[in-house]
Amino acid sequence: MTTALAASLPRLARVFHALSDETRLGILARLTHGERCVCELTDELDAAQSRLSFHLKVLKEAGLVADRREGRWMYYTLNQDVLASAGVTLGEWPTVGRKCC
Amino acid sequence: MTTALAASLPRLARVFHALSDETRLGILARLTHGERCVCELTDELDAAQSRLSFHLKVLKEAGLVADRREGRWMYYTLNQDVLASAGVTLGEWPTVGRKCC
DNA sequence: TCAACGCATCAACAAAACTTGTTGGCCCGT
DNA sequence: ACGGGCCAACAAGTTTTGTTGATGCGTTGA
Repeated sequence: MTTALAASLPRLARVFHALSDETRLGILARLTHGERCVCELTDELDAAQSRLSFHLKVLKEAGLVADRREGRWMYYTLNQDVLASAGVTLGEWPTVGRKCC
Repeated sequence: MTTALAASLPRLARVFHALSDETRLGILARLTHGERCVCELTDELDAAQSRLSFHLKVLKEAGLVADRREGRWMYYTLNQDVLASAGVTLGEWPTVGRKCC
């Protein structure tokens, strides 16, 4: 194995690990349809806020999402570049209605 | 989220989990160049046999590899279909020399 | 200024994953 | 039949992950 690949393995493993949880995949599925704030995700995914906060942190540290503050809301968006660089193409995930905020 | 996606989430999560470990990525990197027996992998990856056996089991249960017995050797091969169905394309991993068997 | 909201973070616990050493089954050569 | 090589599976111990409830900080609106 070349050093180039060896060097990229930790990053690859981190990205795949971020994708290895159903809750996080659910989050990403929502984000494929655009920006979401945490309160929307807690509502749509019916999950506790601290739980989502934890998973969003994992996704952020893997580079899969970016966040943006607006007033008291934190908005999260998908980072397709990192997904693509890991060779991952998120499938055709259908549109999901937004219920909140 | 549609039921179709919801139903595929566990399988997707399993595949990504199988990809979330450096040792397993190392194994897959070897297998992109063709069939390998466990003894070759232990040699190339400098890992204990029981450790590889464990990781190969994870990969197998996720459907990412298939095994074939030949005499006392077990040969493992990559299953690109499952990778593709998860939207994953393994990058251009350079050829690695074989040292063993 | 104060109460309510949105969110991150922490502590504590439970559960799952990984490593290492060991055991035993299968297969081969003698 | 017997010894040895290849491998899966098990057990025990450690580390990592995920969940839940509590706490705290910054923001907003009254």
